[in-house]
Amino acid sequence: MTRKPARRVTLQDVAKHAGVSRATASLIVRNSPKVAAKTREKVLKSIDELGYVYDRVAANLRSQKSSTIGTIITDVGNTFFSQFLLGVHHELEKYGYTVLLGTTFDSLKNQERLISTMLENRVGGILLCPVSTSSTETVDRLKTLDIPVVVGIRELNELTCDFVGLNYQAGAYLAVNHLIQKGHQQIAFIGGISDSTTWTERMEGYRAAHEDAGLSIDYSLILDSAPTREGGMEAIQKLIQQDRLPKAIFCFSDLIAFGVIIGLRKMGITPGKDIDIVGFDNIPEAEISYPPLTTVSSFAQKTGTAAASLLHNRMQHPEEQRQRIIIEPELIKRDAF
Amino acid sequence: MTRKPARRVTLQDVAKHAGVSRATASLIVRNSPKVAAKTREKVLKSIDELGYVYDRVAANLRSQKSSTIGTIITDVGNTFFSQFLLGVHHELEKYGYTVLLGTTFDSLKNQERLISTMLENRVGGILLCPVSTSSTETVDRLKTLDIPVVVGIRELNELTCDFVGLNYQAGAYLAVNHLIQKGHQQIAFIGGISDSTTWTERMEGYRAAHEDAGLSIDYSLILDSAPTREGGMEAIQKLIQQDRLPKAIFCFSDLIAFGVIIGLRKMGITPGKDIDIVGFDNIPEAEISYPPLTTVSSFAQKTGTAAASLLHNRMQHPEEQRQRIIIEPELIKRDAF
DNA sequence: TTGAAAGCGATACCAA
DNA sequence: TTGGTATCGCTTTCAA
Repeated sequence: MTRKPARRVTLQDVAKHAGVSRATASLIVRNSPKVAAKTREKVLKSIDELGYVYDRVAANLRSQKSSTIGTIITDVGNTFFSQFLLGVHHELEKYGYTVLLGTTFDSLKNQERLISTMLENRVGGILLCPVSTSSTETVDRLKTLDIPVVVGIRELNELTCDFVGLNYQAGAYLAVNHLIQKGHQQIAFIGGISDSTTWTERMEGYRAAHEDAGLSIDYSLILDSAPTREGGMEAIQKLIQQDRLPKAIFCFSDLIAFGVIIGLRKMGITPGKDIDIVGFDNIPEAEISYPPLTTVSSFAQKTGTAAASLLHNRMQHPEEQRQRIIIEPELIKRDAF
Repeated sequence: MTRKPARRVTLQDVAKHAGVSRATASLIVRNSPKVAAKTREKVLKSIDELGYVYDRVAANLRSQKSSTIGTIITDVGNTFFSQFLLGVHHELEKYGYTVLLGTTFDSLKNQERLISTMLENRVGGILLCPVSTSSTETVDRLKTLDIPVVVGIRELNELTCDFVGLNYQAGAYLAVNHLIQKGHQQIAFIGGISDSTTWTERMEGYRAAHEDAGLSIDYSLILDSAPTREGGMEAIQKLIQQDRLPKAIFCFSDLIAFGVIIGLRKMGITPGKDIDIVGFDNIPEAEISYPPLTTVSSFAQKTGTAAASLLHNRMQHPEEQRQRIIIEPELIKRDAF
């Protein structure tokens, strides 16, 4: 896991080559104004000639600073998270941070390991999208850490730190209400891990939409699953086998919706014609899928940008009051071609 | 861009607390076997009580090693690259490396800056997916670097280092030949940056397929573009405006294909019915798009895994002969629903 | 098996 | 403005 490169050209070498002291050379690489133009030029020339590469690691060690940010997400292969990451990158780049990336694949063990890795690597801050099974231990650990942390997407109970997330309840309400307005009275809720807050909040929106419309909920139409396409496919097949398939389905995420679409098709049912489906997230695929997927936009990229910006802000002002940014979702209606 | 955290608990503190020397404590955190079980236990207890966090950065500085890998890709928002990154992550994780991520957005300036950043951060190796305009300067710079580099996806002329890529020519041949077999004689080639090797190689496959079928090429049907959905959309609209739209289109990438599909639809043309389209990459979206996209699989994730594995190998054996891994593509036929 | 001292490559601080 | 010296937190080397 490690490797020994050849000897680096050090600032010492540069200083010697230019005939100045190490301290002076250091000032120059840091763009300090208090150094004579002539000296600077001399040193810059030496840097160039020797092919000197600044050692940020050594500098950070000495100055007790950090220019890297640990970003922990669930899965780069999931478009929602890659869009989120895109936003994070765009924002952090502005401030000159470098991103150390970790992916948990929704495993608590991986999450704990990654947090350790980030700390061992002296990151200046952590952007954490917690796994669905995050325990209070994770929370306690983060609490005792003296490092800025911003939690994204999934909130951790009892953890009072900055948070950026989505109003899942409002999103679910929009989606389910849309189906109700289309005349549906029986609406399934498919997918997602039911003991995560991202699920319970959607459930609350699902419930509220039913209540406001004076409809009762058929709990046999609510099936959770792994938050993947495969999970969605399996869940819908179970529903079909039990012969309880309704005419409308609200899916936990677009990914789940695609699984549902594939599952339906496998069973000879035509999604979009026989059945109305609404997703959640508005990942780019939703725009070109068939049938075109009506969904709730969770603005993944924007969420990433907000989270990164919040982290940066927290790093500058550790004492400011914690913030909680909730992005409001939007219903994206897509009609059949 | 930096921040000063509170004082860290050091190995020194641990040693003092446990009543041993720093050196002994160091041996223990590195799992050295040559330390008495009793001493180890004592120290581990102190570590726990003090909440000690290993400082990998300081350790790497001292031992002249590195446990991070710089990964430079074009765009996380592009599914091809996020799949590639997924493969890279899966593989590097096995060996305990941490990934420092950089995205160029296909800008040479960003690429140069990111390479510098990676070097300044003492990465143990670099995985570079070069931008399309990579100059010989980039090549020269990499050559003089005494650090393992694996180039991915797009090969750099004159650079003799490990490379992992795809047989674009064979892929393009598969795609174009498929269209020819379906009876088309006029096939457009849309999208991509025409002075990149990834384009010229596809062009070569396009040409070869025509030649083998005894067809001549209509060069007015070849339009390059930015390698994005927007690029594809603009290119196809140009073709339509010039009234030169053929019945078959080979697209540089799936992303381009989706742009083309959207562009066609905007102009009132129904892709899949009026026109045959073939993409390139087989990104996950292709499976659920409408019309279902026939495409050439470039096995993005597998390519990432291979690249990461090659880099690891190179770091272990710097003197081994360079390798060139070319993944063979596959035609994925998808029929209309 | 353990400990003392030097050093990785930079910055901080103070004196000149 | 420049230079000398201590130091960041760890590993290495050598002696005990």
